[in-house]
Amino acid sequence: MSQTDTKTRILDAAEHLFASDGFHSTSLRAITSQAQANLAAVNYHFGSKGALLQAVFERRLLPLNQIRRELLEQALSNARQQNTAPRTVDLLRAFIEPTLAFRQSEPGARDFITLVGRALVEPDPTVRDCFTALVTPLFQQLMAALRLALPQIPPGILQTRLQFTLGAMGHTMCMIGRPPLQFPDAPQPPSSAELVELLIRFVSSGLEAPC
Amino acid sequence: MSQTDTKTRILDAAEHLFASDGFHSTSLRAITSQAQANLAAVNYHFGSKGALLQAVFERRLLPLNQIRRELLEQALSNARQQNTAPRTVDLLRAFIEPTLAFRQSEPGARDFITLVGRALVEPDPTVRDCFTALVTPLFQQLMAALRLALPQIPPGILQTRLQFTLGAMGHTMCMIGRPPLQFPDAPQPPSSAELVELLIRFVSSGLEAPC
DNA sequence: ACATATTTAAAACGAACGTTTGAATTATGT
DNA sequence: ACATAATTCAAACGTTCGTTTTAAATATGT
Repeated sequence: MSQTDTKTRILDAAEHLFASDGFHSTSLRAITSQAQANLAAVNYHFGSKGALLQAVFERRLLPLNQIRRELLEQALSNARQQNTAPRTVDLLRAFIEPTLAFRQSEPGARDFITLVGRALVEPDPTVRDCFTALVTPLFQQLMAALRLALPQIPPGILQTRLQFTLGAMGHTMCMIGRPPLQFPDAPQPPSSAELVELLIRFVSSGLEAPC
Repeated sequence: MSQTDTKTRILDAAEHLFASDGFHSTSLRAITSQAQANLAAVNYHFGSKGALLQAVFERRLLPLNQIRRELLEQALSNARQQNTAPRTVDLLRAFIEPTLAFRQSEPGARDFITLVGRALVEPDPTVRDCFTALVTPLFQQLMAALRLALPQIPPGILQTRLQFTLGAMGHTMCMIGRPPLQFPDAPQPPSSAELVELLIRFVSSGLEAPC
């Protein structure tokens, strides 16, 4: 076995190329070439291109969602202990902040975040479904927690606002690390940590707004 | 010439299929088949697949952005007349509301909105660039107007918050009219008009939040 | 009406794709 | 060491893609 085995090298290359070029525009030949592996290695190790994408998602998302789930439950138990409703910003932070920490943890993680942001609006069900299946349970947990934090907001409206939140998050995750297209005259792009704080401030204000 | 000429039928079919399946996953054969035209008609009338996409964007976006620009300038001139700063919600409404009116004006418009929402995070520069070129000027105009409405927000932060706004808008435009994936137990999906009001409320709260 | 330009049509082009095959190679277990 | 399993490799498969070509059909202008 080499320093990093073929399977991992393929996952890394696929993660990078799927993120920068998209799923359909990335060929298995480009992936195996960058991974210094044989073309057939993808079908040997993963079965198909779609199964490779699923593996790319699962490798990162299973541990990441586990952390988010723990932080979410911790915020809920803290509130329960103090006999208060959980705070919106704490719930959002549990959901958003691990993404940043993960992003800075390893080089390939940057690409993965882009990939996730794009999966939300992916037209192909093959791509979108294998992603939503991984995040829907956690997302519903967040929704349930937010209903405790914001009991004055009707559930239907809260749900819609959570979709807005998801959109802002996803778009941010996609655009982070790319040249700012809309405003070439950016005064100074915020750091990742600042960006997370700005995002939490933005969406918590939107979620908490009186009806 | 038939009731609707070939060029228009191709534009309609391309709009629908690009929106539902994505640019790369839609073949010219699928488009010309649905348009009841010959395969070569696309290259004859438009030159290439990419040029067809550009035509799809321009047909809708040029008139739509014209309306948005007029409403934006109208809100600004109203404020000037009253010697007050423009209101954030008015500026946002000028930008968001025409999208809804347009969406309800003709059947194919629904598809187009989905297409626009997706173009924001499109990995392929061919697709994204020909879209951003059409909206960037208007977007910078909105940014300039918002700086008048929110002078207390530092420009850099306002810019970042406007990116969040764009994300929430784009995601909403993508998801509108699709089965709500995240929450199968939706109490009652909001109408398009309600959705616009909820979106404006959400993003204006986020934009106006104290730093 | 006829000459001209425009549009449609069928067929084929070369390229790139995901996948499969079968042999060669390498690692594993006894 | 040897038999066996796991992995790598080059090559080819069949399909689909965007585009081009060439001829037929249709509309246009005088």
